[in-house]
Amino acid sequence: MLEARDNLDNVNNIQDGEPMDDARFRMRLSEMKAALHDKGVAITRKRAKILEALLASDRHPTASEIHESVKAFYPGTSLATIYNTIDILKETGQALEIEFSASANRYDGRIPVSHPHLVCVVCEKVEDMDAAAPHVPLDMERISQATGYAIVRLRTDYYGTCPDCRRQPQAGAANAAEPESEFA
Amino acid sequence: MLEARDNLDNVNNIQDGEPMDDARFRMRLSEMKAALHDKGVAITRKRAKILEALLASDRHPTASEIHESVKAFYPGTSLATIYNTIDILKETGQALEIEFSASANRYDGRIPVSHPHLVCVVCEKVEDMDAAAPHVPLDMERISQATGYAIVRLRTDYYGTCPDCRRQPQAGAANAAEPESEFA
DNA sequence: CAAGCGCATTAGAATCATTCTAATTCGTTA
DNA sequence: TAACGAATTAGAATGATTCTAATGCGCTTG
Repeated sequence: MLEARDNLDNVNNIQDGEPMDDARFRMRLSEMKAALHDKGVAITRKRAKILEALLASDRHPTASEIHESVKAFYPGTSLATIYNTIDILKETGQALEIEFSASANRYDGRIPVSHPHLVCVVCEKVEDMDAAAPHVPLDMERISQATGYAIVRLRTDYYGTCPDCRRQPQAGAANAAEPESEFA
Repeated sequence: MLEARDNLDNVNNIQDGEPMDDARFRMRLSEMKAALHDKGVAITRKRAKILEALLASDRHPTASEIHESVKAFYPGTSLATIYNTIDILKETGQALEIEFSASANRYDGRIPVSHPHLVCVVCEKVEDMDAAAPHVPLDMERISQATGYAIVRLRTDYYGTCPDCRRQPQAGAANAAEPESEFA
């Protein structure tokens, strides 16, 4: 578990364009709904779509991207509703907010606990780096003891140019505009 | 170098309120000025004050905090000048931007290369976690190879409540308002 | 000293994600 | 059907950052 270097070959960032497999998608969706339900939060049709949009996207969508997806089904939907629902998801620990000041925040509903991300500085997509990756965050307990902080969250992002963008140096942020795939 | 757990006792976050020692301050200041000069950037009096404010603060100041400091000496200074100078520092690799979407970005001129930070979720201060800390980021070369990304930067933040804020549960973000100390 | 050049600086407008507000709608239950 | 609370809405407000176009300042050259 600490042999970081030797684990390196296991790095397995979730491949671009690879949708969540169907069984996992459904399972995670139920899980999220159950968590909300347990908190007494109603699962409205719009909220259900928001959850689906969050899970379906493999880009770690922004609020605005989720909004676009949901509007395809419910045209009248307001951005405020997206933010409201995201807030609830954050509060219940069902979604992880990945903050960016230069551009919009992105959200991870697939793996809602801290884990390393790969951030493309060109197209701005965010990929998960597999949990088995070599990042080796030391456990928070020990960091807490050593620093005096009550650590609650760890953020680790690797910034770089993704393989797609390296291939097309000209295209610039072309990939960024790629419309989000619809739900499973 | 990989014995993360065993190194843990070395964790040594720079103490709150501990100003940079004078020799290091001067050295780093010259270094920054030299770097700018080499790029053909004029070191005006205002710019010099901005560098000093950046180095003197032990809180990783925001643009606005730097602005306040500089205004004490040059009242007419515009925020735009602060941002302009920060941009130059970022471009020349002399300052590290620590992005926050919920609040203002903070800047690190003391250690301008990627290193772990401790972020207090109450008072929002940001401390450095010593380079010898147990974070053990694997080297970027290997991550690049494993992921296909051309990694250029690593961000690691530990979020939690700092010792001061743990002691004063009531005070809330009182510490956040603490006026920035003036220069050395 | 005067003229002119170019970077530095400025105030204020513009942008953009996010949050807030107050009003409206919806779903359910009495 | 009436009424209640939660969900949703449009649009305003906020706040950090960026942009723009005008002005100022320091320096060099004649």
